[in-house]
Amino acid sequence: MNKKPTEAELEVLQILWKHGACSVRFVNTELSKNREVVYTTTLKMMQVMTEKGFLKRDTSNRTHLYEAIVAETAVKATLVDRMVDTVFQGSPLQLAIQALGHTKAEREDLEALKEIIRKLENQSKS
Amino acid sequence: MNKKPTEAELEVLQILWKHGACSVRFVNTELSKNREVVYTTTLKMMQVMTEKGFLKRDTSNRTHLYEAIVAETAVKATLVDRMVDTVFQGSPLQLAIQALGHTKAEREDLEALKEIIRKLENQSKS
DNA sequence: AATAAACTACGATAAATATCGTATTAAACT
DNA sequence: AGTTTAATACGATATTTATCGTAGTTTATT
Repeated sequence: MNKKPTEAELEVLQILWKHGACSVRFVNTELSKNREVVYTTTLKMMQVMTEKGFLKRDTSNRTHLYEAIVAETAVKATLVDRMVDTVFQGSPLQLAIQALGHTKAEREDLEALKEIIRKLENQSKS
Repeated sequence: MNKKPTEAELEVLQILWKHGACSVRFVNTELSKNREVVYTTTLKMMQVMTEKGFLKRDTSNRTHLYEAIVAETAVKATLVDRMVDTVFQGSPLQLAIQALGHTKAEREDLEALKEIIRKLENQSKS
């Protein structure tokens, strides 16, 4: 993926990742649960996001349907990589440690994390 | 801390955190190692950052010295919290897992991480 | 048919950020 | 003393992002 989405664009992407293809109306309603947004603002943003290559749209019906064409995992990886570079001098572990600093954990997540650590330790032994 | 620094401002902060009080010239030279920046651009940015309350400056000498007055730990925590909220639905562990997905680890970092996990597991037992 | 409702298109503007050029002043050098 | 060097001040502009209003068009309602 080329460019990273802005924070507002990310909000739109999250909705599309969660619900699949959506109308502008639907996305706008979802956004409005958090903050006040005028319909045409959402519309314009989604049009711009389509130009940028984040979304595709189906114009076969009067109500256009938009869908994310950037993968959730890819976008998140890009954002995290960027933060690792700009904030943590290239150390993902420093970011992980920071993130886990003040948190309460859930069991499944902890297991996943331990599995990752096991793999990392095997790498560093080689 | 009130506002989060922009990415360009973060670059300046990193330099000041690392080196303590610096002249504009020094910061500009450091920045120029990565990308092309005109001196007055750096100057202006540091002046703006001072207005925003990120930096303080000592004008007692001709060459002003700027120093960060926001703590590195606080800024990084803010940025990470924000990413956790906007990208990982409030789950720091998901961010940690994402960050560690494709990385090579260093021994000390891994030990620190395991220590954190030990603490988290004790929490979740209670 | 006339009116209202819901949609897209698109330009205008605001707001925040980033960049740079010019003017001015102080220091250092010859 | 005169000239070059190096610094700050500050306005102007570009760029990106976000927001909104108006116009036009299609569909639904009465």
